[in-house]
Amino acid sequence: MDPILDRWFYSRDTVLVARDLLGKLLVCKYNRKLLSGIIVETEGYRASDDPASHAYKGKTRRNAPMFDLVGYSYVYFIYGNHFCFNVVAKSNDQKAGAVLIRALEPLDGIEFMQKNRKQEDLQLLTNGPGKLTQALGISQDHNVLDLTKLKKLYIVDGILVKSDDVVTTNRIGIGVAHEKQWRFYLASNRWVSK
DNA sequence: CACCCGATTATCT
DNA sequence: GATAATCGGGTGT
Repeated sequence: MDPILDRWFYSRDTVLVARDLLGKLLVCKYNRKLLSGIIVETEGYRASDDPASHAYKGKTRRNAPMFDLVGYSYVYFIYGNHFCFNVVAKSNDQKAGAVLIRALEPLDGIEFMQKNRKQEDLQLLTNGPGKLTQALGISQDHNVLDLTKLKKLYIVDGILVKSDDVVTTNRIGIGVAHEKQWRFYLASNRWVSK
């Protein structure tokens, strides 16, 4: 098995970690099944320098993991319907930070993902932040789990990413900080959102 | 307790 | 492309 990403990996600048998570493998154990996918799209969210971040105005009950728990999951509920899965990552000089996982290329347990999503079409299975959490069965129960341990949810090394395959753009679905180029995706991959 | 709104998605036209 | 769905968090009264 590929080596699991350790605490050090996540203890770096949020935007750098967002870039480096491309090509890694997200694994989720679901009803004794193993569901996984290759991370093909991410976005970085920081703290007081980032008006688009949950952590912008300081620590609250919801966003507390972003401040304290490097290498842990941060899952939140949005628009009354969807869960978004984030990885807490930041350097010591940042107060908070997390990487939103926006899309996966489905790998293991595809038939269970199709069942979870009520969606047969592979193309539409995990090509968005709310879609991939539904496919993997990620909900509020998966908030604040240590991703550096081989338990319910973790991330391991995956495929080699060529630097000229990485596209950098502004983030999606936010009304502020459009100038920040903190979204990354693999140009050659079909599962990128939108 | 009332109000506003969001790191989205599916389903229209 | 436009919009309804849907509900918990955050804020202020």
